[in-house]
Amino acid sequence: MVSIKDVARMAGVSDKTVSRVVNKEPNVHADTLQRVEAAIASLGYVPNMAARLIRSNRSRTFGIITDFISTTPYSGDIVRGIQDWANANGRTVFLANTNGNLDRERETWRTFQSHRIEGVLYVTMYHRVIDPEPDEVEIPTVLVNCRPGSKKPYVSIEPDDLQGSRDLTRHLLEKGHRRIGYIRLNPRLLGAELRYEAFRGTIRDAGLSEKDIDVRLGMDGAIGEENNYVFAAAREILIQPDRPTAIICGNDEMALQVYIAALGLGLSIPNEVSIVGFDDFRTVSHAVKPELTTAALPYYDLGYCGAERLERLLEGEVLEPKHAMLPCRLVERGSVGSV
Amino acid sequence: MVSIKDVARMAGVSDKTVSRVVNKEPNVHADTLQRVEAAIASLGYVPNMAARLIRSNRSRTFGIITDFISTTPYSGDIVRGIQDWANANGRTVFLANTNGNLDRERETWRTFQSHRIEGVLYVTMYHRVIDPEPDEVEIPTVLVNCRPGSKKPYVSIEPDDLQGSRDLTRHLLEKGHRRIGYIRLNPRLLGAELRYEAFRGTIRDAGLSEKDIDVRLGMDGAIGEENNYVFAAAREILIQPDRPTAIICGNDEMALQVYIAALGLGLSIPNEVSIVGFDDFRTVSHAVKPELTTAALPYYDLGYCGAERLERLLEGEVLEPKHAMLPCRLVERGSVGSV
DNA sequence: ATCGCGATTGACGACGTTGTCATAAAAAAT
DNA sequence: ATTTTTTATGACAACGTCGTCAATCGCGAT
Repeated sequence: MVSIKDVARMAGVSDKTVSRVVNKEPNVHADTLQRVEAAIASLGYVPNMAARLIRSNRSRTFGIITDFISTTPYSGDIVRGIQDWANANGRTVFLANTNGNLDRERETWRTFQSHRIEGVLYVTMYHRVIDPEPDEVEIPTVLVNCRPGSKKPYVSIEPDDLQGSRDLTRHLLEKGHRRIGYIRLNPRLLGAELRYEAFRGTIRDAGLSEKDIDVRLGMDGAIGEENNYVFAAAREILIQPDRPTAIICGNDEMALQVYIAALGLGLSIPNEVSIVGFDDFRTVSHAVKPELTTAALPYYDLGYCGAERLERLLEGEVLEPKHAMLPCRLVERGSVGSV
Repeated sequence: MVSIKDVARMAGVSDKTVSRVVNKEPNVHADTLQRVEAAIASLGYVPNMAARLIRSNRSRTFGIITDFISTTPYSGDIVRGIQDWANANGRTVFLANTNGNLDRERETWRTFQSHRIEGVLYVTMYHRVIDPEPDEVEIPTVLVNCRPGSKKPYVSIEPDDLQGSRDLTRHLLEKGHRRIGYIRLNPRLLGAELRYEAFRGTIRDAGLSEKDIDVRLGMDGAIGEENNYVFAAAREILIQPDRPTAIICGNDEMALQVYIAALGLGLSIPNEVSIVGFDDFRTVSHAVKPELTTAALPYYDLGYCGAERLERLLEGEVLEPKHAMLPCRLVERGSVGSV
């Protein structure tokens, strides 16, 4: 591997002068500069980050720790967002996923430590409460798409499920819906709690009562091996004579099942029943006809802003608020009609 | 940051002895070993990879270059597969995505070079032909989910679209279907070509003629902003008096639209029409009722095996075949009936 | 007691880079 | 013309680790 010394020899200068050129320091004579640059190009010299790191103790590197990458289809966008920020700001990114294995997580922290990573983005693939286990390692950390439990006061960035659910509910109310069905997410998901809570609050504020809503549990059980009651629940809701005019689904995947159920019963969407989802999984929300009105999870922005927060943390800034929220934008498509 | 010298001082030995302990070299006295290990634990010492790298010139590091992470929902599983292999084999992974930007790609190659990454996994999010642009940088590379164009003879690993499509078609034929509809992927996708080709070949081998099949274009246009004709095409196919008894869809997202179209026409699946997809996007294939019979893209395995191939490449092995194929496993669910 | 041999340990340098300081050359000020 | 300042350059050390080689120690064999 060609080193700074090879370049120096070729350009007939000292290694330090080459270093100056590489780091764009001032006070290098134009002629020298040119000779050195020529040598660099001709030898294909690329500086050795490891050596640089040893001297400066600054790796310009972030690490990403994820749990499962694949439970939620588009959550990889978080990583893309982090990447893009990093790229735009001269940082490189290590990636490690733990598959939820605690030993592996601890090992990952040590590996990151050994690479002298400057900050960690701890990313979960669905919104939840988590306590990272860095063991004895101490690296500045931002939680993305999750919030810290009790153990340590981490900084975090999360989607605003409350606002998203509120907006969806209000949207239906504005369209005149007064009898509304609701199919709940697996209660083990943080989003289940938040979305349901916001739904109930918004319904109450609008003056509707318990009789006006029809709430069913769509899923339960351990993540990855849950029981799925959505299709059956949707049918039950829809075969009632005084069925709701709209159904709010815990997420888009559930909404899809409600579509299938409604169409199977010969109901027209949105004329006879309106449907909204949550998450904006585009393989679903764009593929169903009419396309699905939903609240988009801001995956990409979570990553991008999370990385930005981490940088600010490293600069010693005190982040306020400690737990930032990013809005879940309401995406109006064709699945909601007026009553 | 605590270094090997701090440990040495605390344990009352030389730095070299600590090094021996850290690297599990033999010939260290039991007492010494214990003292050193105690010091390591008490100081929380973690070896500095950068320093190690400088000495040994071996970074034990892979880099991943991806194009877009998010066009295809579960393709992130490729990265997960790579990760898992890396983790099991003592390697750490850098990640960079280029968003399809060529300048960024070239910059990424240099960045990787500067970190003295030992090998690159060049990953595309959908199956296609590509020419990586490493500029002058030379790092051993394996292409994952893509095949090299003309420029350089890269090693690759790809899904076997031909086999998957053949299996799906045969499956329908075995179930007695003799009139089959086919909705094509965007022709710009490599999978479109391969899957369609295998379909036609299999149909021909079975002795069916052109009149027995009904082929429509589902999508075209630039990736990410395509025109979508699937829903309309599905309706056209299904309203014919002598409509096909089964429809093969370019992928699961298209299959979903065919579901919606069929159900909207009051047709029962699979009694009146059978449907198969491709890819096994689980948000779709598990959510539709009946669940979707499809061919699963082996994303995770592509990553895992790709990493393995890269390792073998680094060890100097000559890989045969140069372009490995991984099968697209037929997943039988409920969307196909017998005729 | 002497020798031989393996086990155990440390001194030292090198890896590629950059910070510090010194020196030399050129430009500006006197 | 001399002094001061600025610009340009290099020598050297240091970062943390490990390879090399030499030194010391213990212990059984002679």
